[in-house]
Amino acid sequence: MAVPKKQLVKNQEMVIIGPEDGFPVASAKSRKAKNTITIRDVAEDSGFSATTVSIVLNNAPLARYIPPHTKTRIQKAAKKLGYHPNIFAKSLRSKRNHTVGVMVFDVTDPYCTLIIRGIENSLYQASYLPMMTDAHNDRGRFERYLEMLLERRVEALIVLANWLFIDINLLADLEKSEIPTVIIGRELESKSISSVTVDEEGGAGAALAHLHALGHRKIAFVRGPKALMSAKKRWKGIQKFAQDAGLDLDQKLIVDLPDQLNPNVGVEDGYRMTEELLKRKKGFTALMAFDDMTALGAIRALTKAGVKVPEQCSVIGFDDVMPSALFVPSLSTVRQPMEAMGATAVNIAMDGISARAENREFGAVQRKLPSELVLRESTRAIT
Amino acid sequence: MAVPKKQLVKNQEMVIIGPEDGFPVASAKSRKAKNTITIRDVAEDSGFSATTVSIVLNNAPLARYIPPHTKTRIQKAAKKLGYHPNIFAKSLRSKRNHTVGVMVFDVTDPYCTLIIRGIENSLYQASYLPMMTDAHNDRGRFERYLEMLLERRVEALIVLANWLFIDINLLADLEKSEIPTVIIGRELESKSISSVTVDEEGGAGAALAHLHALGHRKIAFVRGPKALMSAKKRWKGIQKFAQDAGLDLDQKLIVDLPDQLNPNVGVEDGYRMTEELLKRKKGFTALMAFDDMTALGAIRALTKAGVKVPEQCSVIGFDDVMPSALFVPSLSTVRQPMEAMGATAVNIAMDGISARAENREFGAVQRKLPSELVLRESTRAIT
DNA sequence: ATATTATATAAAATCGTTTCAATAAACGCA
DNA sequence: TGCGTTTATTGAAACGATTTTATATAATAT
Repeated sequence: MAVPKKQLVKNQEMVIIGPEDGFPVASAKSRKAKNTITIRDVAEDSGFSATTVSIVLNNAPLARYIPPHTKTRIQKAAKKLGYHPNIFAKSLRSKRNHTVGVMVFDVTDPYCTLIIRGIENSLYQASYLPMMTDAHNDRGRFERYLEMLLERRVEALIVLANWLFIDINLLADLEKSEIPTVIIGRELESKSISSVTVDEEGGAGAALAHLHALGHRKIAFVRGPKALMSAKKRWKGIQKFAQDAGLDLDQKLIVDLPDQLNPNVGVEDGYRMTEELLKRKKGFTALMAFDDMTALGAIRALTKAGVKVPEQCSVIGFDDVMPSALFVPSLSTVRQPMEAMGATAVNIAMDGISARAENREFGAVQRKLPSELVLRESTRAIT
Repeated sequence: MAVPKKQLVKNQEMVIIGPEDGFPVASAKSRKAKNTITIRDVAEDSGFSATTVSIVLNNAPLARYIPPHTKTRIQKAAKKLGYHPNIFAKSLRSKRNHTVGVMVFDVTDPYCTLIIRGIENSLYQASYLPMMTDAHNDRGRFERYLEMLLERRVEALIVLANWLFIDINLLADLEKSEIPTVIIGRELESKSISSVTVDEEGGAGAALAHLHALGHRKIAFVRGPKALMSAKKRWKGIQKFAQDAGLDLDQKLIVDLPDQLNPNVGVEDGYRMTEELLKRKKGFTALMAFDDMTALGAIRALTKAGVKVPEQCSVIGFDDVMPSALFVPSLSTVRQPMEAMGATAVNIAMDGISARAENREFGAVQRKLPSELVLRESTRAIT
C-alpha cells in the first residue's frame, strides 16, 4: 500500500557514463558463446547440482534440509551471474504463468479507465500481470483476441463489458473457455461465468429521488439505447421510484438514445436528443440523462437554448466518469465504484484460479456493488 | 490458426462418466486421466508422428514434401481433438512469445488513453499482445514492474513517459535490459533507447503565434513544472516566437506550476495559479496554459472572477486530451498525434525485434512527430 | 543397372525448469 | 554394533513443443 511519494528527483543531468568499474554486475557476460544463464550455470558455479539450486532458489519444501551455508553459496552465485529463471521453462512445468487476460470493449471510453486501474492494482498485489486487449467494439476483434489470450494460457479472464451489446454467441465463446471468467458491468445468468455489476436500478432510483427531493416534478429523461441492458435497469429504477413517490412520468418528456456502438458520440447524441426534447415545448425543470456523456451533451444543448444549468434546469448523469467533476457546472451523478469493481473482479478471478489449482469446484459468483450519489453543481433546488 | 467454432457444448451437467459412446467429440475427454491435448495425441489419432504433425501444423519448410492427403488428415485430427499448441513449450524453444511490455506512468492521465489505443492497435496488426503496467507515478512500482516484465521475457518495451520525472537511474535500468526499448514522450540522448516525441517547441510556438495573430499582446502564461522536460521545451518555443515577433513577455504575467507528481490535480493547480495571476492586477487578454488540464483550471478561475472566456480572455492549452473538445467553451489547443505516436513506437519496437531475431545491430532511433494546432471556441480575436 | 535426387516420415536431441526417486552420510538409540 | 531416521544432495524423468538427423521408398538421370 503505502508507497514512497517523496524523491522529487533532480533529474535531467544525464552524466556521460564513464569507466564504471568494479561491482559484481560485470561477470555475467563471460559464458561460453551463450548469453543466457541457465540454472546449470549457477549449479556449476556454485558447485552444486541443478536440483539443489532449484530447491534453494524457489525455497521449495525440501529447502528445509539444506544448510544455510549452501543456500548462501547458491544465492551468491545466482546473483553474481545475474541468473533469471526462464519463465517459459518454468511455466511449462507448472502450467502457470501469473497472467490474466483483460478484455475491454473500448479503452477510449472514460468509463473504463478507473476500472482498469482497479484491476491493475489488485493484480499487482497478487504479482499477476494483465494482458490487455481492446475490441474496439468489434465482435470479430473480440473473438480473435479471445483466441489469442487462450492460446497464451492466461489463468483467468476479466471482461470489461462496457457498452457493447454482448450477444449470446460471445457468451458461448467465453463459457467454452474453461478458465475462470469474470464479466464486469453485465449481469448474466450463466452458471460458469462470474459477474460484477453495480446496482444501477437503485442508483437511478436514488438520482431521481434526489431531483424529487429538490422539488422537481417536471422531469425529462434521456434514456439509454434500448438494446443496452444498463438502460433497462436504470429505467426500471426510475419507474419504481416514480411509482412509490407518486411521480408522473410524462411520455412527452422521454426520449431514447439511438442504438449504436460508439460511446464517444454520447455527447453528440445527448445534445441532439435534448434539442428534440426542447422542441417539444413541454417545460421541464430537471433532466436525467442516461450517463455522464449524455448529460454533458444535454447541458450544452440547454445552454445553447438559453436555459441556464442549474438555475433553470437541473441535470444529473450516471457513472461519474473522470471528466464529470471538471465540467462547468460540475456534474451531479451516480458514481459507480469503478476501482472497487475492478478489484472485486480480480478477487473473484483469483479465487477461481486457486480453486482450480487445488482441483476444487468453483461456482460462478454474481456480485452487485452499491452505487453512490454524488452531488455537485448541476443540480439545485427548484426556485 | 483456425479452431473449431462449433460444438456448442451443453456443459455443466457433469454426468458421472459412464459408457460415453457416440459422437467424435467425445474422445477428447477419454485421454488417460490427462485433460490437455498434446501434439502426441494428435499424432496418435492421425496415425503420424509428432514430427509430422508439427511440420504440418506450422507449415514449416518441410511441409512442402508432405502430401495434401496427410495434411488434411492431421488437420482434421487436430481440429477434432481441439488441439492448441502449448505456448510455453513453443516459447521455450523459439525464445519468442509475441508479447511486449507497455509501461505507463499513470493510466488515469487522459493523455495516455489514445496513445495506448495506438499501441494496442499496431500491436494487434502484428499479432502481438501487450502486457500493460501502470506505475502510479511511483518509482518503486516502476522498477518492480520492469523486473516482472523482463522476467517474462517480453520481446520489447514501450514506456509511456507521461509526466513522471524520469531520472537517470530509471534510464539505467532500462538500458540494462537488453531488449528493444522505446520511450514515448521523452526525448533522450541514449544510444540504446529509442524515443518518440512530439514537436513541443514548434507546437507551443504555433499556439502563441495563433494568439498573436488574433491580436493578443498582453498574454499570460501558466508554465509547466520546472522539472519537467516538456515544460522547458514548450517555453523555449514560446520564447523563440516572442523574439521573432518582437513580442514582449511580461514576467508579471508568468507563473509556474509546482513540481509535483499527480497529473489529476492539474486542474486545481491551473485554477490556483490563474487566481494568483489575477491577483497581480496586471491585465491580460489571453492565457496560454501548460496543458489542457491547466487550461481548464484557468478557465474556471477566470469565469469565477467574472472574466468571460473567450470574450474577455482567450485561453489555449496543449495536448488535446479527450475531454478538451467537450468543455464549454471547447478548448483550442495543440494536438499531439497520440495514436500515431503509439503506432510509431510499436513500429520501432518491431524493427528492433526483427533486427535482434536476425542478429543484426539495431541503433536506437529518435523520432519527432509534428503537432497540430486545433482551433475551437476558447480563443477569439481581440475586440 | 546403378547412382542420384526428391519425397515422406520418424527417432532422437534440445530448450531450461521442476520434481521424483535414489543415495549417502550423519545421527539417535536400543 | 546395527538399524531406522533425519539431513543433504543428486541423476534422471517429465513438461510439450521444434529441429536436426536419419531412414526408406520412389522417381529420375546416367
